[in-house]
Amino acid sequence: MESFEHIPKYPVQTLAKALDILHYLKENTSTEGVSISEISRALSIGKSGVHRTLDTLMAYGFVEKAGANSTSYLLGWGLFDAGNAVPKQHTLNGANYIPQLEKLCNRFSETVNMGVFNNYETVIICKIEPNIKLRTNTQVGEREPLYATALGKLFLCDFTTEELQGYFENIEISPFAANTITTYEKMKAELAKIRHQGYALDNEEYFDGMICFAMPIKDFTGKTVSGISVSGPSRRMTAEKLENIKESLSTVCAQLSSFLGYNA
Amino acid sequence: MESFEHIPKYPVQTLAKALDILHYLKENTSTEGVSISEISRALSIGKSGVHRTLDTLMAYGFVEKAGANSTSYLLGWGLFDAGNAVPKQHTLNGANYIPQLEKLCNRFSETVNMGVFNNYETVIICKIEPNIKLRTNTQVGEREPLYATALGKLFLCDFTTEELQGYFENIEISPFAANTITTYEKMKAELAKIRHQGYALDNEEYFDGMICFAMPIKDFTGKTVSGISVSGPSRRMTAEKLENIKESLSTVCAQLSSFLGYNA
DNA sequence: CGATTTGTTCTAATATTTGGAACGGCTTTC
DNA sequence: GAAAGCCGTTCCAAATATTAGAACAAATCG
Repeated sequence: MESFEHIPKYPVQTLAKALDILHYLKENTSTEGVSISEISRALSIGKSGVHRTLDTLMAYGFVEKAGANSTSYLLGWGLFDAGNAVPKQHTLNGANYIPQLEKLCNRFSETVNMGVFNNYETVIICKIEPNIKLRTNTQVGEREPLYATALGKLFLCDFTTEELQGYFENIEISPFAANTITTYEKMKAELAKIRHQGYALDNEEYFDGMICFAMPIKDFTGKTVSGISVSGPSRRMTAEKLENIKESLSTVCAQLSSFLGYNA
Repeated sequence: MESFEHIPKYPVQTLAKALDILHYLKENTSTEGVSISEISRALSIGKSGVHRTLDTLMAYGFVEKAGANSTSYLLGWGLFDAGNAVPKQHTLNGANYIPQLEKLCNRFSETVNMGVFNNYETVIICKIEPNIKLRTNTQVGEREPLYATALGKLFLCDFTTEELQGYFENIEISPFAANTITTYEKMKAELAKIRHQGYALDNEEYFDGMICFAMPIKDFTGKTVSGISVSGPSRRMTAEKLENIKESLSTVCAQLSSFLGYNA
């Protein structure tokens, strides 16, 4: 499974280290920042190297000192800035389709998500939330595993048998919720069903008590490049409601697919 | 003016080049991507180096090929992902204060922006828009010059005379709109006025026909770390409305400032 | 107050990046 | 239809930049 992830033939090791540091910083959730020594230990990079790398990243605003007199580092607003430029360069950029997504959200009073496939995960690129207290808690920019979500399973439908097998061999599987599909065999059957139905259902596979309905957006090659999902607590997601969601979603997804050159 | 921008003492040149490439890619606005040769020419980096760097960046999802068979590159969703992790690490993260900002937006039916100071520019970290056709067109993640906006002038208020002078010497000044302040002398007077008033007004200084009202959020050191602005077309921004905005904003900003430990 | 641990700086040894050249594929041009 | 040009990719040896480790002062901890 060579396409499982992109492995550069001639990696720039210095850059790779910097990106590892950036990734490590990203995992940090506090506002206190991370110290040079901690990074050095965690990634087995010499202190001086970490220091110089952070210094350079700081010059570009990709990291910042955690405070005026702090020696710890946080991700910087320059990175935020750069990240926000990404959607503008992609045809599927979410922001363009906010009206349609809002309409869906308003009609069903449930959270609407739009996600793209990237590096064998789903990246949420747009989210519209209803004004209801109880709601799903995904966030824009968040990554979700393919195997545990409705959107993700849509992307898995494009995998060949070998790719799917490779995926299950390389990924660490966690049972997020009651019905998470954790084996290759079960997923194979599930995907066959999804391909036949034309939609995917996450029936308490990612969050307990949460159901998510998703349909694919395909480009001119027929590849599923994105998808839209509607998710909510299972007691609100009745069979009738799901049927209505299916109708609405299929219209919107067909629209966007044809916009990308897809011929049904 | 040594603090004008951070210049690393021991730069990691390889990393700096990669970040330059990333920056160049960011400037691209099309969905077609940028070719290796173009980058090589624009930044005077050898083709092979650009190639290897992009390969490494691609492994981390920071860049992507523009299409299945394309040899051009775009910013990747991995960068989007990383960028969206930034606000979570900052106390001032906008997302936390959406309710307050929405209230402001609803009350005045104008765009509300929240921005932070970063690398001598303003970065918009949160934006709430009213459902009105005519509205300002800033975007989240966008950078704005300090000298031409209400939020920016708030940050300039913290500059010493030397720093302000250095700023005007190092920055390229463009007259964005009719009333853009383009000279050090005029800005000095303007800042004195702002410090006295406690708020900043952008009276058609950034976009013609647009007025923006902003107030500062300060941390425990008294430094202006962020600000909130309300902006709209000048004919809607009457004196009376501005007075009301001032009242509302001062309440919210005082709240957030005290949350950061500021004692008025 | 001593003992760690921190960030920072320096240096020499090393391993890395670098740019140029070469190759094949593709498009453009004559 | 041939040739010239430009593209991305690969390879190599020369040269440069990175590295690890030690040394230092400052801060933190017990």
